[in-house]
Order: sequence, then C-alpha cells, then structure tokens
Amino acid sequence: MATHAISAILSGQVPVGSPVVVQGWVRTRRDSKAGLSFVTVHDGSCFDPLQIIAPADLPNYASEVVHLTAGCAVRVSGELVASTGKGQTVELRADRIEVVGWVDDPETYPIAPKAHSFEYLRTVAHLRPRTNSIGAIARVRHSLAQAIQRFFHEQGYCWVHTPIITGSDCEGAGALFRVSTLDAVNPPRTAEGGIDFDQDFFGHETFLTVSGQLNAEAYCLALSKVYTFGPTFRAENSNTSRHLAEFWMVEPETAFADLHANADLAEALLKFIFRAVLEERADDLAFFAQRIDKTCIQRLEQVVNAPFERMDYSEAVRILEQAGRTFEFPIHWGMDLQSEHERYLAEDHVGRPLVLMNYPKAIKSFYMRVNDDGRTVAAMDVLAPGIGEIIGGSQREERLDVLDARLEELKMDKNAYHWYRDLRRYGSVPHAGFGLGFERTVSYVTGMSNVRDVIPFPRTPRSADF
RNA sequence: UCCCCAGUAGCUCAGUCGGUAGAGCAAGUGACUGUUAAUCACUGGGUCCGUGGUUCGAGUCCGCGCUGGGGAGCCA
Repeated sequence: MATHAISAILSGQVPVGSPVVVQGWVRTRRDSKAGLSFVTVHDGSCFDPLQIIAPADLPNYASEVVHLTAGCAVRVSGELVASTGKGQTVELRADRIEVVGWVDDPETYPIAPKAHSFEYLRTVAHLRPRTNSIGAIARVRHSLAQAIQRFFHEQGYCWVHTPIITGSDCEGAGALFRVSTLDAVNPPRTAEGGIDFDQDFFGHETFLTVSGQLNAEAYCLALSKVYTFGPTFRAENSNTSRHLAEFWMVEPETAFADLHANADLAEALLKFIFRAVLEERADDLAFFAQRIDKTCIQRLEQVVNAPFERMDYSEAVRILEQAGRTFEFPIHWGMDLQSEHERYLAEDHVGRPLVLMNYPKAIKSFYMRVNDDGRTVAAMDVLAPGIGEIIGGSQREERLDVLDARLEELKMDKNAYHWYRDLRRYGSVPHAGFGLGFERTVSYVTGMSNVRDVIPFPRTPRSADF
C-alpha cells in the first residue's frame, strides 16, 4: 500500500473509505475509556496534523500505543473515515500502528507538547523543525524560494551560480571571512615577516563572498537578464534581530535597464512572491496571523494590491523636515536615513511600500551610477511598512571614466578591479540590479521578529552550533 | 562594538528584610471521558550559569567571567 502525505489527505485528495498509510511523528496522545486512543501525527507536509483513531483491540495497544509520547515516529495504516468529532473532517481509523522510533526519555525530550520560547528553540535547532512554528516557517521559506525562481525564469532571467569563494576583498560590503588552508598556528612567513599567502591553496588571499553582484554583472553583460540566489557571508560583529553572518540573498542584474526599470522589477518580484505564498501557504499564514503577528496577512495583501510609491531622496528629506515631529537624529540633506526616518516615510506618510531613489553620492557605493547633477547617484531602497529596508539596489556606473574617477575619489585600488573595469571597456551598456535579503523577506511574510528563527541553522557571532 | 536587561526543576517563571527553594506546564501512575493545548488526583524531579569575595550564614549583596535577549551603529 502506498503511503500518503498528510497534506493530500487533509486537502480532500483521498476519498473517505480509502485504505491509507501515513508516516510521521506523534504530537499528542489522548486515551479514552471508550476503547480507543487519539493520536495526532504530523509529517511536515502541511500545518495540520492528522488524527489517528487507535482502537484498544490493536495487538500492541496496551504494550505500545498507550505509551506513545510527543516525538515518537510511527507508521499507521487503516481506513480514512469521516470524523465524528470537532476539529477535523477526516481521521484515520488504524488497523496497524508500527512504532518506527521511540523517544528515549519523554521527560527530557526537548520539544514537549507545550509553548516554547524561540530563544529556547534555538538551543535545540536540530529538533525545533518539529514545532508548529518552525515547521510552518520552513514551508513558507520554501514557497518563497520557489516563487523567486519561478518569477525570474518566467521573466527570461538566467540563474547564474556566482562563486562562494572570492579572490578579491574588494566587493565593498562589510568584513570578510578568510578562506585558507594554511596552518593557523604556525603559518609560512614572507621575508618581511608577514603571512605568505603565496603558499595558500589559491596562491593568494581568498574569502567567502559578501555579494554575487560584481560577478553577476559580468554575466549580465552577455546574457542580458541574470540573477543569483545563494548564501552570502559577512564577518561583522553585529548582534541584532536582523543580521546573520550567513544569509541568503537574491540579486538580479538587468542589461539595458535604468533605475526605473529596476524599481519596476523589484515591485513585480515582491508582488509575485507574496501572491504565491498567500495562495500556497494559507494554512501556515493563518497560524502566523493567529499566534505571531495579527496583521501579517493583510500586510501581504496590501503589498500585492497597492502600487509602490516612488520618491526622490531629496523630496523625502523635505517631507521629513516638515513632518512636525522631532527625530532622535535630526534630518538634513546628505545624511543617510535612520530607521526612524524610513519608518515614518513608509508607515506614516505613504502607508504602503515606498521606493526611495537618487541618494547623495557620498553615502553610497562606488559602483552606483552618478546622476547628471553630480551629487547624487542612481540608488534605490525599497522600504516596507513594518520592517524598513527590504531591498537595496542601483543603476550601475557603466562609463569607465566616471567609474575610475569614483575609485580614485574613494582611494580604491584600480588594479584590483581590472576585470570589473574591463566590462566598461568592451561593449559597456547601462544596467541595473538590486539585492533582496531572503531572511528579511521571510521575516516580513511570517511576522517573525528575529531572522535567526527563519533560517534553519543560524550563524551569528559566537554561535555556529549544529 | 556600545548601552540596558536577564540566567532558579525538562520548559516558562515566582522567590519579600540575607536564614539551605515554590507554582504552572511537561513527565510518571491512577480516575474519568469521541477526545482535540481535555479534565481531576497523586508522585518523582534542583551543581539556584561559573568563579572569587563580604557574612555566623548567600538563590538573594559586591567583583570578574560566560551565555542569552532587547536597543543602537552597520547593513541585506
């Protein structure tokens, strides 16, 4: 007999009266003197567990079934029947319950059938996917990742696998993790006494990537529309609910595109993936709305339905100056916006997602295209109510002379960027792209307040267990 | 990295004035019941984060360290 996913059974794909087999883990057991036990089993295929009716005449009823506890693995076969109780439409009347794996010591099983704090669950990261919350997050994360791939594929974008190990420390974003096979205790030395990286695996210093953007630009200027989607690494000692040392990022790059096309793409992407998760994971979202964040569903629907506001940085500064409220950081043209400013703009002023564009040159990266005014660059941030910056991007500087001037201005080493400069020497075209932090997106969708709970095994300063 | 807060039973927490520890949930046993975060009774369960100090006596007060959380900065 074939096994069934609980999702298939609960969604009505299996007719009542069918023989079925399910495999999964016990969540709760309740015994009844009426001659049966109720055992709820989940297999991760959907939010809800399946209720198993275990009649007392099962051969192993007294010896095994009444000793089932949370976490036990079981294989159950029987007949799917209409439920006479409330809370479910169908249930499985078992004619056989095989205990595949017992729980050693139920008292110390870390996932007791009760409420747990997320802080505690992080200390049992290998078992926490068995909880309602973390299971739901895993399914939502998958749904979003699949939607991202589908969106770009349908739009004609090519998924480019940019390298994890990078040879340059010049990607311009944050501290790097070194990749080395040298003996850390007693490394080879140069004549001057420094570490001799000539003898390292790659013959020079290497690091984990902090962004696939520069590599993606190379493929963009050949395949026109490309994106990367993979892990990135930042060795910054930042301890917040929005930062991880290892996180996933989506980075599209489009040739012959300007900043406005870039903003259009960002808006279309967010709407597409939010619509997908609303359709595919209604069960999990209902749980988040009930237990985690009451507004999470309406927030998604708002993003899907409302056009994003577009606004220049300079106009945003004017609005903030006239906001009639005192900010902790007083606003003036030229400064980077603080989260309090972003929050005011997105939540109070426009009340829906907002694309801020054309920031002062001095506060943005070297690769962003200098505007005709000479003091701003074609950068954009997408600000979402409730979370702040979710996307950062720009039109790239495609003019070699302007790029060189910027490198010089920032006292950066031109030689280190020889291949990146080549792209401006051979058939350069206007192009643009952005980065979407995947964990922040999952946080936004689920209402989870800490990105450590939306990635399976979080890596943060002083923490890389499991 | 900076500023605040916390660390006591498997989990979430209480613990007054410094006098060797308590609740709820979970677990075990039993009662009851087509139950559904079931209910009721009973039972077991403690290196009070570590370390040094003050004291006749420290979960409690003080120093140092470790761990976790929140906020800030930086960003995605």
